[in-house]
Amino acid sequence: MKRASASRSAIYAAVRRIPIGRVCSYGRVARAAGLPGQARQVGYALAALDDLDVPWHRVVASDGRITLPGEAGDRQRALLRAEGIEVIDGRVELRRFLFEEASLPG
DNA sequence: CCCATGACTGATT
DNA sequence: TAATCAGCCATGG
Repeated sequence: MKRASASRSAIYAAVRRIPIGRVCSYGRVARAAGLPGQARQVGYALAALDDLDVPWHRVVASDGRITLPGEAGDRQRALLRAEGIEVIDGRVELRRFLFEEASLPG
C-alpha cells in the first residue's frame, strides 16, 4: 500500500470535514487543504484512496457533476442519494447542497 | 529528464 | 447549457 504524502493527508482531512448531506468541489477541497489550484491532485489522491473513513463521494466537480468514470460514478450517485442529496442527470444542485468550508489546512 | 495521463477549473465562445 | 482551451501538477514509464 502506498504511503500518503503530507499533501494527500491534508486533502483527506479536508474531505472528512464535509458534513453528511453536503458536497464540496475538488477545487474547494484543494483550497481547504492549502493547495489552491490543485484540484486535479484532489482527484488523484482520492483515486488512490484506501481509507474508508474518507467520504470521497461528497466531492464533485465545480459545476456539481459527478466526473468519476465507470461504475464508480454509479456508486457515488447511490451514496449521495443515500444521504438525501438529489442527483439529477449526473449532477448535484450546488445551490442546495454545496458545503463551503474555510480555506484552512489541516 | 521527457512524455503521457488524469475523480479539475475558469474563461471564452 | 455545451464545447474548447490553456493552466495546473503528481505519478509512472
